[in-house]
Amino acid sequence: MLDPETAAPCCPPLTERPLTAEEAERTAKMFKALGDPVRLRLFSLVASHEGGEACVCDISDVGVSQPTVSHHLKKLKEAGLLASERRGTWVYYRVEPSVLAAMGQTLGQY
Amino acid sequence: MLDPETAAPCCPPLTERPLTAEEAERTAKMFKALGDPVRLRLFSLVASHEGGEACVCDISDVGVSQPTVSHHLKKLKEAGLLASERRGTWVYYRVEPSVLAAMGQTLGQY
DNA sequence: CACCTGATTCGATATGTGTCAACATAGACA
DNA sequence: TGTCTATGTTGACACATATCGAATCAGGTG
Repeated sequence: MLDPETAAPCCPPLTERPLTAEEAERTAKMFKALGDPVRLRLFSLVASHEGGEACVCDISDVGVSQPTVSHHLKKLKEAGLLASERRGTWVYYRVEPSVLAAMGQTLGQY
Repeated sequence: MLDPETAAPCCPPLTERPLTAEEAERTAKMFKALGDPVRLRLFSLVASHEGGEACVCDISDVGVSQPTVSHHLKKLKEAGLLASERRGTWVYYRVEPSVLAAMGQTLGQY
């Protein structure tokens, strides 16, 4: 999980000035989380799912075992990209809204 | 190096529909390339350098050895994020312009 | 309670990756 | 040609990570 204090307004556009070591460390975590094909598909499945959230059962069909899916979802949570909530039998994941904006800003688009 | 045919118009926004396995494979490569702090700093150093390009000598001060810098620059080239050109003694790197736009589009911003 | 299903954690393994020292290559210049 | 400087490549190593099967946990339901 990312500290909410440090998560929200991270870093300037890559084209504005060189990133400091600390900024690079933080920003790289987000890109790294999306740098795996399975995680990218899982993230896309959640992000594009109706209602903005999906339970694990909805998105488990990406060609790897269920423990592996769980492992990747955990990584996405630790990177601050997804949030999860258990409601009864199922666990629902949704996209952490501020993150896409932060990454977009890092890429220099507003 | 990325095939120019497949590099330019890659993938739809992550929020539009689930990525296919092939789309995820291609897109993940770009994110993965920026998923290392050293590479992110190198990329930012090039992207923010005056004239849009920088020679290796300008950006080598990121706390790792020169071979390691060379290794990371190669990775960024293979991911299609940077292009290089030798002019006399020095090798200049510049940002591949279409890439930031492609990644921005993937994040759902236009 | 027992049982079933969904989801996570654990343990093990194979593969990938970041790093450096040593070496190789490419231009510039004398 | 030889030498100096700037980059790139190789080989080796430690560490991280993606993956799976098995075990475990959490919530229903009977």
